[in-house]
Amino acid sequence: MFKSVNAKLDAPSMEDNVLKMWKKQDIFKKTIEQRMGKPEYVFYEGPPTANGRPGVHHVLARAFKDMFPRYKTMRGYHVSRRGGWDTHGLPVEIEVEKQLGFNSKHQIEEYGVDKFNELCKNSVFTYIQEWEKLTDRIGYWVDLDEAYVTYTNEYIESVWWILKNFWEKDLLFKGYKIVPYCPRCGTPLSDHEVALGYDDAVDPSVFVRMPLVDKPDTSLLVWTTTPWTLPANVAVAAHPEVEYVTIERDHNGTKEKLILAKNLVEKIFKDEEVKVVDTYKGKKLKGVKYKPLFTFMTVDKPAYYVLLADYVTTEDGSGLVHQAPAFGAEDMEMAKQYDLPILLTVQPDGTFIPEITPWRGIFVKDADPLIIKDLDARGLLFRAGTITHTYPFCWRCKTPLLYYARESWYIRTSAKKDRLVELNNTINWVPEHIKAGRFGNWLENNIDWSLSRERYWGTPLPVWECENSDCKHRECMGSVAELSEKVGRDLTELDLHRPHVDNVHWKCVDCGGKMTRVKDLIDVWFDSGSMPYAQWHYPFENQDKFKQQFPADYICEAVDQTRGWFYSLHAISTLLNDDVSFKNVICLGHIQDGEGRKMSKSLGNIVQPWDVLNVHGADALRWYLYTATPPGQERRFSSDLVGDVIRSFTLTLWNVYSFFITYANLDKPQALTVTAPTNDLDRWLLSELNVLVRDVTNAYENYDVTNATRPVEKFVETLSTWYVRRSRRRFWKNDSSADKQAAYSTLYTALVTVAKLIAPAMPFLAEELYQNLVRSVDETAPESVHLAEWPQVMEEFIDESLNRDMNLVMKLVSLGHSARQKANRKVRQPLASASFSVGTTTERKALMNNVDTIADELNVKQVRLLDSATEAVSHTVKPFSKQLGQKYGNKFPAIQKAILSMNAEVVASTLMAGQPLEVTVGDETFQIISEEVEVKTQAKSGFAVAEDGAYVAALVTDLTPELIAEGMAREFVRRVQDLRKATDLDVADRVELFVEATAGLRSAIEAHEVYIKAETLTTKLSFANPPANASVVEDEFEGEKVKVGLLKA
RNA sequence: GGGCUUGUAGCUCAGUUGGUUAGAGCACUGUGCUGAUAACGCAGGGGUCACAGGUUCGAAUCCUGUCAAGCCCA
Repeated sequence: MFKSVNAKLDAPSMEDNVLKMWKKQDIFKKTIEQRMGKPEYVFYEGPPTANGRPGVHHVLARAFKDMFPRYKTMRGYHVSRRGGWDTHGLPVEIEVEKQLGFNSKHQIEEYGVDKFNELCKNSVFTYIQEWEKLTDRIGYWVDLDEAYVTYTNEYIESVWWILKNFWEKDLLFKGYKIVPYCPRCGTPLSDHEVALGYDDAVDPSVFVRMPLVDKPDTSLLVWTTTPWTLPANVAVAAHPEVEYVTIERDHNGTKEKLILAKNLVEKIFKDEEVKVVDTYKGKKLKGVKYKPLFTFMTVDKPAYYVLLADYVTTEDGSGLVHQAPAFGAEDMEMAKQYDLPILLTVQPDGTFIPEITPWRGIFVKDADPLIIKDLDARGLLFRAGTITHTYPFCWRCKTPLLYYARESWYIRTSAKKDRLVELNNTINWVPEHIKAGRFGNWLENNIDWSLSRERYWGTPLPVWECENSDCKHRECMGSVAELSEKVGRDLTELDLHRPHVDNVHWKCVDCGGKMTRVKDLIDVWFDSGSMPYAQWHYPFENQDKFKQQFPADYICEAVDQTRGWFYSLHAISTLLNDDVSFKNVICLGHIQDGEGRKMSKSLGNIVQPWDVLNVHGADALRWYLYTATPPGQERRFSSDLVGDVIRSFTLTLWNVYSFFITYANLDKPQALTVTAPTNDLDRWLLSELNVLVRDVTNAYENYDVTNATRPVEKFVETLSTWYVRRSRRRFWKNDSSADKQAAYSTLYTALVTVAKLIAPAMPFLAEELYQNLVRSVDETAPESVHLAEWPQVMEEFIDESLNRDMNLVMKLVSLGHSARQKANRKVRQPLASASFSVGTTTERKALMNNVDTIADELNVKQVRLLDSATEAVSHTVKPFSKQLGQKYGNKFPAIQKAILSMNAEVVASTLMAGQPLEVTVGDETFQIISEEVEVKTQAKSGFAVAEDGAYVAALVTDLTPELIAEGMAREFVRRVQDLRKATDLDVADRVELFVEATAGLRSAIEAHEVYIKAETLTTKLSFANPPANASVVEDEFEGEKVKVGLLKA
């Protein structure tokens, strides 16, 4: 009836078979098709790039992505899960540059942008087969056949449409951006590239005087490590709250006054005696004018005064920061805020412009000493030295990077800041702190999105500009049709990438000049953030599809995407249609190695997913990722940690499953559905099972992965170590009683339900269990567990008090074992009685309802309550600090002391009689009730005792000859069972026994012959020398000797 | 420099609105049990709850500061 099950599980090969079955029966497609017309559950795949190999961190994200579509499918939703690939951008270009041995943009231009981009396009899917293979193997169901690809013309056209929309709303504009720039390579560097090139550098450390306009004998003392930026100086920044001083000192025989931060005086002047003539807050300096150091450039706006900025520190320098907006991001921000002029004194190749006459054409770093000399000659230099600090260099050519103002296109996201924040507040973030924290903060401090990139392989910015520098008329194209109309020919076949699109021109409507596309591409994050629209070529096609699939119910990526994809999705949908693009998001922490270090090539500690998959399988890997830590946390990862999952969870479940199959195939139980359970164990298990279904379902609904998985582990453990252990005999019984049927149907229900509950998390094991448990007996059942319905909570089965009672029973049994151990009485030796003390009346009842279970577990003849009336007991009392503390506050310590100083027996008897206890402290009297004091009962003597809190187990350990004989019979059974096992008999095989034993043991065996024969499935037991062909064991215990021979009957 | 997160046993993690004796699993040791089990039960060792202050009758928990780690930004 059921397929027989190997008790040993080979997870990888089991999973392989499941994969084959899914493929053969096209299950994934069916999970989508069979839910057609059902409510839509929308999942967006954040597109990965396939020009690199997938690693463990991709498995992490994909495992979490996979869970909810599977869950929602089982809940009856239609979940199409379209894959996607991110195909543009610098990483692709860099790979191609490496291939070609290039290290600069010049080389690309010389080589030909068309050929270069062709190579980029071809390299985009270098590793797609590895991606597909891994995706398949880990059971991530995503539609890769229909995946959207960001480099297609359709995708780009949708992106253009969005940009045009922004253009029309005046949200797309041109401005300056400070970028880390390599003057040799002639290109700005990405943050990632900058991070590659930090190194120690020795730079000038220069203090200069900037004399005040109104008081020429007083100067601002200003510090810089980049003297070459001084000709571009337009202002000086002071911190509003920092204390500044004016000091007086001797200088070449005269007195001079200098202004600087108070707590830097000592550092700068060291032993020199200076006189502080004034002290004030930085904000007093606001607007103070100074004479410019250089006047090469004319300024068209107010400049050369002190402004206030919070980022000024007094760690280094003088507390007065020189502002050159063209060469510092913070400076540029201040320039925007104060409307300062921006002096571009340096050319893209890193040399001074002609206007800087003394140093024209000189590389700025080489000009540093010359500038210092010039300042010194004019008496403006206060001090020049050097400083060693970390500074970024170009990772390709080691040239020191300049921070440099470049023209750049922006999206005016700051205009919609409030809306970005408001809409974010409607999104469910997991973990929750990201919403107001990392992401919310980022939105609160929103700055305009720097959109353009001076590169080759990406979505071109669809803005055309008149080449006539007096005209500069600009137009933004929102579709291919619009562009075609402009030029008067059909451009449908045009490749929208560079350089082809750059060759499209038309006549300027204003001046008749030539309209040419600006050279920039757009940020790849704009590509991926456009996917809700662009994946459908919206609005040019699929308007209904878009409406149906927007916004996403669920997305999931790692935490580094807060500023990446999460932001680009959110910003674009907010600006475009004033809506969120996702409702729920899980934000994953990063993966570290087994020691908690981050995985990196240089450390050589990268774990390859295949190494884990081939050994432990995908389910164990997935389960580990779900259960190890909450999703937002970093998680340690190693093959061994995944292996623990197999041992602690998978095998436990598998063994219960194989136990069920083994006996069910022997017994062929009639019905497998549960109706109204009568057996307490069954009732309890079904109660726990439905609590589990309830809790796991709630967790899934709340995107709480940890609580959707961990409780299943706990349940399976209890199922194995309590339910099955306690029920074993019910399965062994040689009949087909109703009780046995009930045991089968209960265990069956538990296993099938667990299979469904783990289906989203462990899709393979769930399928394996389901196919055998369900499909092999019911051909009408859904073809796959992933097509099955999610289990319903059957509230009528939930009985919380029953669950509490069983917990108590386990607790008392545990105490009983503990007492046994203390008395050094092994469990095979029956004892006369176990007595217990429990806390409440309900618990007393629960104990009495379960005396049989407890007696059996502890191997005692009698189970009862310790009774103060009949037993020799004593009591101790312990005031509950929580109750008393909350009630009496700071009087609690005195009350506690008073209670403890009273006679414990008196206190106990008063409280147990339900009387309030009168406690006097000083001249106050308090009425203490029984709920406020724990009363512990203890056995005085004649018992082996174990206790925990209010719970006490006391065993009578005296042995009678009858008890000893029974113990010996059990010892004997144990030997026979071992022999059966060693002889490799089947569980149901009958045997014949031949026994030689010393007198005491022999009489014990004779006395318990019926029991022994039943336990060991013995048809005939004779006291005789075993025949030659029998399996034989000899042993000695309790001073008796035995020789047993066994033959299969 | 700023923001966010984390810090509890050798390891992986729990720890409810503050309650006096801080838990579980793994690993280790001892012992017991077992015809589903690669298991399981009981016991033991192992903790200045990162550190320092503060609030409180009482702090792993609340507040302030410090340190360390990770991520993002500058």
